[in-house]
Amino acid sequence: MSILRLDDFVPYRLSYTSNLVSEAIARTYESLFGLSIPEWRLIAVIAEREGLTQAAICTRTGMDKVTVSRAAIALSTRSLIARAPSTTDRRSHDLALTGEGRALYAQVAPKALELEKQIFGGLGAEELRGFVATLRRIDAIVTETS
Amino acid sequence: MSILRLDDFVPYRLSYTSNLVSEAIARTYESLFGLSIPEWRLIAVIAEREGLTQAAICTRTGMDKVTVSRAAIALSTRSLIARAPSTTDRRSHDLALTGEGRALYAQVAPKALELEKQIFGGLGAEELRGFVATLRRIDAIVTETS
DNA sequence: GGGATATAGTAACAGATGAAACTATGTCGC
DNA sequence: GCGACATAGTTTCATCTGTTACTATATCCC
Repeated sequence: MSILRLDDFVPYRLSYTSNLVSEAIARTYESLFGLSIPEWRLIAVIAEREGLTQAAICTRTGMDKVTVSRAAIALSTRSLIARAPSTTDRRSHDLALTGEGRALYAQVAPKALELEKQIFGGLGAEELRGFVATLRRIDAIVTETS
Repeated sequence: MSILRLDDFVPYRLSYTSNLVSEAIARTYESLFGLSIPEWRLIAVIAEREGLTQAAICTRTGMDKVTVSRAAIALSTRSLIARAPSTTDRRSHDLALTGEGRALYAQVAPKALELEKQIFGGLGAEELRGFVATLRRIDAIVTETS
C-alpha cells in the first residue's frame, strides 16, 4: 500500500465494482419495469414502511432531496405512489404505494432478490457477510471523518 | 436474503458506500489540485506506464472513451500531459506526463495514499485484503454474466 | 403573538455522463 | 490495390445529477 498502482488502489477498485454492479442492475430495472434506480429505491423503502415523508427517505437512504423529489413526482405521475399531505406538517407529504404500486413491487422485489443472488450468490455466505460488514464499517469511518 | 429490506440489499449497500467514498475523494482532488476523478485516473495510469493510448486506458480502467477523451483534452490544455501522434497508428496518440504533470503527480500520489489510509487503514490488514479480493471476485462474476 | 431562523419540497440552472453519429485511419480479403 | 469492415478519437445531443435559489410552512424565543 505504499506505492501507488491504480489497479490496487482501494477507492478505485470500490468505485469500479460498484459501477459494474449498478449498471447491470439499472439496465434490468429499466428494461423490465421502466424504473430508474432512485425510483426503485423509493418503492422499496415505501413498501417497507408506508407513510414516510420525502425528508425521511433522504436521511434513510442518503439520496439527495432533489433526486427524491423527482422520483416521487415521476412515481406519482405513474400512479404508483400516492402523496397525502401530512396532517401534522403541511409542508410534507406522506408517501404510500397505490394498489398499482404494490402490484409492481410484488413483481420487482423477487426479481431484485434474484439479481442479488445471481451476482453475490457465488460468494460464500461467510465471505458475503464479511463483505457487507466491511462496507458498513467504511460507511462509519467516512461519515465520522467528514 | 429471502425477504427484501433495502438496507440489507447488497447492491444498494455497495453503491451507497462507494458513493460516500467517491464523494469524499472527489472533493479532495478537486479542492487541492483542480482534478476530476477521471483526470486523476489518467494521470495515475500514465505515470505508471508512459505512452499509453486512450484506447488502452479505456480497456485498463473501464472508463468510457468519451470520458477519457475529455480528460485527455483537459489535461493536455493544462500542459499536464503531452499527446504525441503514435508512429505506428496515426489515429492514436501516445500519452505521457509533461514535467509539470510529473510534478503534480508527485504531489497527488502521496495525498491519494494518505486518503486511502485514512479511510481503509481503520480496517484490519486481513479484512482489507479479503474485501479487495471479494471486489475482484464480483467483477469477474458480473463481467462474465453480462 | 410576531419577527428571526429552520425545514419540506420544488424549480431553475450548470456540470457531468454516456449513447450515437461522425471523421480519419487502419486492416482484411479478394 | 481496392472495397468492406473495424478501430481511435471527437463532437453532438439527450439525460442525469447536484448546487443554488425560491415558496410555503413550522418552530423558536423575546
